[in-house]
Amino acid sequence: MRWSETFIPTLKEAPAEAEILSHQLLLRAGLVRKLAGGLYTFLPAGVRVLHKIEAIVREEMERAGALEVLMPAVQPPEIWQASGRYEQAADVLFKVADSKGREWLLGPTHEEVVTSMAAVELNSYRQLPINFYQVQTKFRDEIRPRFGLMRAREFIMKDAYSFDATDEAALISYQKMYDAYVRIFERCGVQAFPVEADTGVMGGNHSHEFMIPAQTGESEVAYTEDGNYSANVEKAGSQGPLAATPNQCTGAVEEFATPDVKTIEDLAGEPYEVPAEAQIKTLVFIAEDKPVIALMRGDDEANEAKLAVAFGTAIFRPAEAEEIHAALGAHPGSLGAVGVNGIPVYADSQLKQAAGMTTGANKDGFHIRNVNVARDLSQVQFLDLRTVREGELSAEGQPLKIRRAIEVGHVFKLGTKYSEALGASFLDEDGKAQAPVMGCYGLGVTRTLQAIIEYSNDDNGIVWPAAVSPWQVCITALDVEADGEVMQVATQIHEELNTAGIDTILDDRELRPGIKFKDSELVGFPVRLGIGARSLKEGNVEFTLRSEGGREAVPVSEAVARVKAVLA
RNA sequence: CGGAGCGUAGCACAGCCUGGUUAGUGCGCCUGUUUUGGGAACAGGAGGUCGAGUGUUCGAAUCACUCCGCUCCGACCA
Repeated sequence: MRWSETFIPTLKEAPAEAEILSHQLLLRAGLVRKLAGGLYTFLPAGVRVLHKIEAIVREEMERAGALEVLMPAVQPPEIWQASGRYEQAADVLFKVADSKGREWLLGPTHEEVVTSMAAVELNSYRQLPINFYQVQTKFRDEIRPRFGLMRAREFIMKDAYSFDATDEAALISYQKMYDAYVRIFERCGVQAFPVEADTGVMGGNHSHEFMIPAQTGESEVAYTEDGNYSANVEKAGSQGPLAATPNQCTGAVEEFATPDVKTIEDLAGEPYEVPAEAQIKTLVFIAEDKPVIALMRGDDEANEAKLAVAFGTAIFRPAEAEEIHAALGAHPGSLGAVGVNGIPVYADSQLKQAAGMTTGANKDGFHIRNVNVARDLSQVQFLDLRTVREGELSAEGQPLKIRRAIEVGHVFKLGTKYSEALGASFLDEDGKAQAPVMGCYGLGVTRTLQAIIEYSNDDNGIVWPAAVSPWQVCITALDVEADGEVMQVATQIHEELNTAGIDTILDDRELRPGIKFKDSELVGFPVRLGIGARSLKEGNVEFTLRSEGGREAVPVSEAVARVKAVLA
């Protein structure tokens, strides 16, 4: 390809719409353009990267035995009602009406579709295991699209769905996908590490997210430096907070006046001086229209993902002040669970042995002290509800660290939720009907594209890993006179590289060298061959690795071999 | 959905507070001349419903109201 014959509109300045570096570089390098918020056009160079990532994904899916299909983006709402997600996912579902007023959904994911197909097509254990995958455009009515392709309303995702006869077999399918993901990200030239992920309401231990470390990531990961533990903070656990919880107290519960106390900090300060770790924080939520209480140690943060598991539903929200007053008879600031009946109470496990605690009296302006959880609270379920903090010890005794990352993939053992809901079943060896055990495996292709940029760049622009670069080599011709020696050499090397199967772009534009160098660095080609009269006089071309800079004189006759060697 | 900011040429922005010639600057674009190894110089030129609508006014990019869009923070994130 000649640069003058393609379309790579580079920008010297970053458009104001782009906040994070990778988004700016996507625009500046001429890879994408925005149509509207969260909706992007991929320009020729961007499409080439996209296709290269997709090709790697397809190869690894096929290697793992998955079968490519292509399911409709437009889906009937009925299957979503059947799975229960029509309500659950309501705020991200794109709904459209056809000309007859019939409602359709633009699919954010395809569990319902693939399971509907399986319900008809999979009848016998002899057909299992089987894994269908697709590379498809997904739609999600994001509350707030942002960061370019990172959180878009329309994006490309690879999703795979495995069907197995038994739980054990499903774990094998899961492991195959897990291994495939490791290979995919490795081949994309990016460090993506698997972390244990929240499995939500369905429970179980088989879910991993693949994370690319980045300051701008929207996820937080807790890990230990020895590499033995890493988990999304939504899921992460520890041995507990560093400050111990009081557990010795025999005194009777005692009410005391606390005018003006509204927060944990108020009670920790003058004149009460109750340390936060000796307080019980009382949180009230409305879960599926009913109030529930969550108790945390005063200095702990509740973890929403863990709350969802405790409540058995992801549909909950913090209660409004009036709702709280109606349920407990007091306003936030004086809430407690002692003596509460008829409202489910979930407490963080840290509180199980707690004694001598202080908490609200459910009477505005009053608290109670000497609360002994085991003695004074009845009907409490103890669960891990807290968010871990940096420095706490992992189960193996290693200190936890926390860092931000971009989630680019998610593998998940689903169980039989969808197969049961949508009536998929097969006959086992004994002729008995069984629901296939499913797994689902998502990989954000467009998000990965941007995450690679976020991960691999420098002051001059993108630094593409060779496997996904729009072109692997850029020949920068410094004199584009059609029958001049420079273009003759450049054209010949261009042809030889293309013949050797190496994607090469020849920058034949009639521009000053500075612009062409800057552009090649901005777009980020891994290898550049500078060809100009100056070095040609010595019989050389200039060889530059994007990741290292500098320039190395290489004889014309060896240029192709040199490029081949470095890309091998 | 709550909070904040922004919307003027393809891009980045000034002008707005304090209303008044023909709306400006830089980059980019077109033509010409000179340049030619790290985002050239000079000369000429094209390009604007000043986000949209309504209102105030003799007069609105500028003031007011409504709407739309974009960005950020929060909430939310199958």
